[in-house]
Amino acid sequence: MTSQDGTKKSGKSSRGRAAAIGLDKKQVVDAAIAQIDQKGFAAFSLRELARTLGVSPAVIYWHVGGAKEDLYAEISASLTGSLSEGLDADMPWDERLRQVFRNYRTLVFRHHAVAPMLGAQLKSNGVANLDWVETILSALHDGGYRGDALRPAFNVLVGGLAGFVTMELAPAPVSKPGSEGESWQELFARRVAEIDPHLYPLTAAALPDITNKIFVLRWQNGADVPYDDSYELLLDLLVEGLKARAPANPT
Amino acid sequence: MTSQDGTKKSGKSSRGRAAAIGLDKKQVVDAAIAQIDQKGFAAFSLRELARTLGVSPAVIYWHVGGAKEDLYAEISASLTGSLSEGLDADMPWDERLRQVFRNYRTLVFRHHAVAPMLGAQLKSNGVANLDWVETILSALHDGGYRGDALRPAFNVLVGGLAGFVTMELAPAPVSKPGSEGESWQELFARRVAEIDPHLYPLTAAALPDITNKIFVLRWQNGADVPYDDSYELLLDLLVEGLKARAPANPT
DNA sequence: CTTCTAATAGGACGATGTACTATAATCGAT
DNA sequence: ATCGATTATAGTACATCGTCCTATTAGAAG
Repeated sequence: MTSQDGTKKSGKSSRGRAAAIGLDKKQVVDAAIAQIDQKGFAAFSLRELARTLGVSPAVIYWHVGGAKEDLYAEISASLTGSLSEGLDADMPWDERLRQVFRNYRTLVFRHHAVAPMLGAQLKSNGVANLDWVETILSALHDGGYRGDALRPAFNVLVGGLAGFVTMELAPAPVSKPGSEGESWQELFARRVAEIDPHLYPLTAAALPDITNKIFVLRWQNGADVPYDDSYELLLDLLVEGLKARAPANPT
Repeated sequence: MTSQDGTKKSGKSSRGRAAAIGLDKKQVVDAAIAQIDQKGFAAFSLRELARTLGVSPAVIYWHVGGAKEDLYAEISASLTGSLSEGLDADMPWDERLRQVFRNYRTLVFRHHAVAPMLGAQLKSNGVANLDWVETILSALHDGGYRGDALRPAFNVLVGGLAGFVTMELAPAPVSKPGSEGESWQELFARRVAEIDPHLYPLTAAALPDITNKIFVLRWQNGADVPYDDSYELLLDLLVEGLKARAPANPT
């Protein structure tokens, strides 16, 4: 009577014959990711997803738990599931941290349209990401962080780096199709170029180096203008900083 | 015929008599902020805002440029306008940086429901934030950062710190009012408590220190469980790191 | 073949963003 | 003081959306 639970009870024994008719939860989630990749997160709609799948909207409610937010949680879980793959446990802990967070950014960039969801939405099923958490905690542990010192170190890394990526990929406004004069991008670019050197001398002087290349003065996001070296600098500052302040220096 | 432009042409001369009838753009924006503060960002709607103001929905379209996104830009501008206030230019540059970004977090926390908009939305009018940009660039300049070195330093600070706050305040899912068994918070808390020590030894061991206190394993956001010390550590790591790597050490 | 359950269709409801047109209020100039 | 132009507002209409409810079909089990 009610909808399908989170834990699929079939699945294990009679694979390939259990869900016989049509859709699978995985198919729904994958189609949703594809749709967001293509049309953008803001334009994503359950009904259009159903239309694409050639299916009634109610089907999505059946396969995914209850609502749109649950779909988001599934998407988030599906994407962040493979975050700790290809990690060599023999590497030094700081190098492991670097690799994990490089993986994170690479992964999010591969589906950059879902970035606002990953960063600005708390809900997740809290299971798929455990590999990730364990990996980070393990690296910090090897770096000498124990007990109550783990918490701020972990938060600094995840909050700072994942937050950076979230901001880097913040979506630009949708350009109105048949608008009149300027697009928003053009107007913004013009305003930046016209910054008054009297009021903002340093900003004006630095314009050639920063226009459309720093966070506040840009009209394109990281999908078009990635901040590779800035992210690398941030990563380096955090890892080296944590290394220098490690509570107990192991050997 | 068309809507009101961004630059109000009245305003200057006949203050207090110019916009005679009723609403002002400022009033609309302030009411929107109040509404978001109260009901949350996800539940914000133009129509309800109009209802609250006792006014037709079209009025909002008239006062604010064209659409919802323009309202967001106005809100963002209104909030971040006072970001560089109370800054003592005589302080050392690193201390100035600290203060600016402490201000940022304090400000966003004061209207924590708008955080997803500030972090995950690119559009802004690009004028109100110039004070902020100039302040940061100026501090970095005093720290020896010039030319092309300004860009990554600026991005590290803004992306890392503002991104942190964005993630810290990521909204939790709306709790269904008359739901059946558990709320999502309860269910998530239970799942975290039941983490398998065999699969995730470090995570399980650290649970007392990290449950609901680190980014992935929490069911409340920063409005309920703030990450003060983690933010302070991040700020310290970045500022000290930038200080140590300053291209040209002044004095 | 019958029966039970998993999956799906279809439609209804209220709400939303946005646009269009008409009307009221106000101001500036004569 | 009246008149036109401009500013501000109301009212309404449209397509779409998320969600829920009820019926109906497809498949598996007996």
